[in-house]
Amino acid sequence: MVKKTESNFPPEKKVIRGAWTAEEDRKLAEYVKIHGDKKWRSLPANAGLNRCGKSCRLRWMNYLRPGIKRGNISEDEEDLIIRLHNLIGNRWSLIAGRLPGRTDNEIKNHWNIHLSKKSLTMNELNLKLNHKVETNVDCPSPSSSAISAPDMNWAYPDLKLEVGLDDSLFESEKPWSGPPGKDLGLEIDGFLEFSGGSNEFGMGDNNSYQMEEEGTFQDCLNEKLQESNGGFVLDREMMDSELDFDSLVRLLDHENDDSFHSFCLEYIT
DNA sequence: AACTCATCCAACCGCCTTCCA
DNA sequence: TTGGAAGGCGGTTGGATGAGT
Repeated sequence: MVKKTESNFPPEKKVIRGAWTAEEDRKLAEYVKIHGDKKWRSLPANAGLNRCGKSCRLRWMNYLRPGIKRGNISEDEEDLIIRLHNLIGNRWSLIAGRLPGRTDNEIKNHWNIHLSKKSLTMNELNLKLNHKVETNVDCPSPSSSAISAPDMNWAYPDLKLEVGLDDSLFESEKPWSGPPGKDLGLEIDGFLEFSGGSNEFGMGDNNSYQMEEEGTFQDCLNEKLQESNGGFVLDREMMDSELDFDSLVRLLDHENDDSFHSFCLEYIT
């Protein structure tokens, strides 16, 4: 059987590969400016380029498109990338969507080169925390720690820690289209604060949740789910349903728990 | 100066999803 | 409902560049 490849962007005759020249960039930018960034298949011929449509699209999306931010990725951006990656994994386009001006390719490269080495597992983080507690050092700053919620195993619940979620992560362009009544209106602050004997999980400006007994992050959320009787999952206006479900499952560390999957899906669908 | 090695990042590749006739 | 076209995504590659010897 002949494997079908590149059916969507078949190679035009005498296709050039490799680095783009300034002249090619100019032609592409000029063409897209007039005709828009669609119809990539026919674009090369129309624009006078000996490139495949796919290559043109990539060049435009990653380099020529207006608003592309070039230059070093800031610490804040890095922090956001790490936290998003811990939350949703290698979904670069989703991550890029939260970083204006950055492309998925750029973030992917940056992650592979710089951040993948920095990212810590929760166990590694706990080891560091344990050391810090023993030596009376201040709590870790959120920006310096990549925290993976599913791996939570709090060795020192009196430490104040940021879990790695905040409102800005979920500023989705997609409006929530789920059923009414399931629009639960909860903003996930993303802060799990352990201080003293009580655990507070910040649920947004109007919805702070206190838990008297000692417990874990997932205890807090589970209890909130129960007491709200269907009135709480995540902020539907902020997230698309796929991310919502993934996030919740990952947050609650129930990735292999079928009954919990069903439970979540009842809210989401 | 010449060579090797490591790093970076633009570009490529193949697969998957969505769209539409 | 179906199949091809188009668009999108994530993994990988390879050339350019800089540091080290």
